[in-house]
Amino acid sequence: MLDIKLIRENPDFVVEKLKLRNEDTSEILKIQEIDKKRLEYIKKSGYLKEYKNKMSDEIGKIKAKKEDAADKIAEMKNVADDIKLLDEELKKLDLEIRNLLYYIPALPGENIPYGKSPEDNIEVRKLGETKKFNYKIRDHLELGKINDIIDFERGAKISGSGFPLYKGKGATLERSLINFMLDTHISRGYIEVITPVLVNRKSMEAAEKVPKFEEDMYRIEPDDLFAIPTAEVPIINIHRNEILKQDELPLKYCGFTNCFRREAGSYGKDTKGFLRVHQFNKVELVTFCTPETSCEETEKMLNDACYILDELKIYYRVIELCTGDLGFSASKCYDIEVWSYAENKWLEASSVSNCTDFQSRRGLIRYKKLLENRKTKTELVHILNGSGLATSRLMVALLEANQTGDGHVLVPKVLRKYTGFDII
RNA sequence: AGAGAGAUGGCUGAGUGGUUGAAAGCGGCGGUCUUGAAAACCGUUGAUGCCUUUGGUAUCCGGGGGUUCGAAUCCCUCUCUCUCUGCCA
Repeated sequence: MLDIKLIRENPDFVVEKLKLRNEDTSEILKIQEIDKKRLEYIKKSGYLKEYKNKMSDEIGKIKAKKEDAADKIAEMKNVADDIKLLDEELKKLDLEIRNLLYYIPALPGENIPYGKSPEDNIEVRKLGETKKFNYKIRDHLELGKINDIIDFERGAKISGSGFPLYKGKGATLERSLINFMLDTHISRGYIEVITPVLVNRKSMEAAEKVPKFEEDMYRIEPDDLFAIPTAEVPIINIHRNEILKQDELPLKYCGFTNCFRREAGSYGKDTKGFLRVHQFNKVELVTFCTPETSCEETEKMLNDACYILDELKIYYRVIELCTGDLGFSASKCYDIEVWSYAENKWLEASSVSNCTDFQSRRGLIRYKKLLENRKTKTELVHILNGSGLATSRLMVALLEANQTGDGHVLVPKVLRKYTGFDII
């Protein structure tokens, strides 16, 4: 969530930034009005409470002397009622503001390319090699079928469409990819975690997935738990409501989880095979760092994700999202897209976002900042998340790019010690 | 799932109605001593909001509600943790 103080003190700046995202900014005005009222109530209630505290103290002293304080107690009864009414109003205003604030996205960072749609995103890098095939290539569905390594039909029988079943060498390849990615990230300074994949509402709120995106989430009704759409959610919440030490930052985690997305509203789009699924596997990267370092940490994380594709020898590109295409919580975002030879298009395999303090404010994740005069200040950390990477679309690119003329698939060299076989 | 116990600051842990925002210890930070370090000693050390900001004030003792002039302390409720029993990978 945004800082109410920023809206209070610098509303024009906020509106200007939100306009870059093509956001409706009328809510900001509403928030300002309610906030003004709220501050008045806070003051009034504060004064009354100060009086109450003083008088209660006096009553205590009078009673200690065994004297009569009936008239004072009678007066304070009324004051207590007034305070109660004020605080009830205050609570209502607070809730009103929060309910508006929860739907306002993060402000785009500085120097983010302006744009209205994905067409305005900017290609930053293109790496790897394109391949030339002198035979007719098969798409990942066909390759999955003829090698009996991915079975979408039976997955659908078990759960519904979009729940893939990996079999035989397909399952081994998937597991190998995950292990390879984890090992690589661990060796580059990330702490591995295995997290819960069902999380409570508070965790979803801190990650800014709820209430705005509640419809996109699988939810376990009787317990009010959510199936995570990404490991970003549980990993961020490792430190919810905590104050970290400055010298333990940057704190970097990596973790593999299954991810679950209802993909409500996207039916009929990219429905083929792995292109859009309800359950997929992903190794996630999360960094907690100081505001001063979040920009350079974003670049580092991007490199960490790219490194995986370099090693796998996959052809990919990096694009920087324009202001209009930024995700709800992100101030800056890079997407990594892998090339699909069969679909003849780029597929998003990773997204590396700097969410600055947008999530840490909601989840109260802070650190003790050391100041020059030996004092300390508690400040919100910046949180970055990135996929490193999701396997489903990577699998599309990998199978297609490494296919042989007779429908087999060569295993990338770096994976062979994990798979134990060279070819599928 | 049943029975019981508990939740207090970075940590351990005192505190059962009125200078307790909270003893004590540990840890952290600063200093004295020392060639340096350790030890010892001294000092210091929570968060958040609001305001007329070298300060004042309010709120916060798991969450929410209640009783009271006044609640960490009493009552209700929820959540979580631990112990025992049951069940189970």
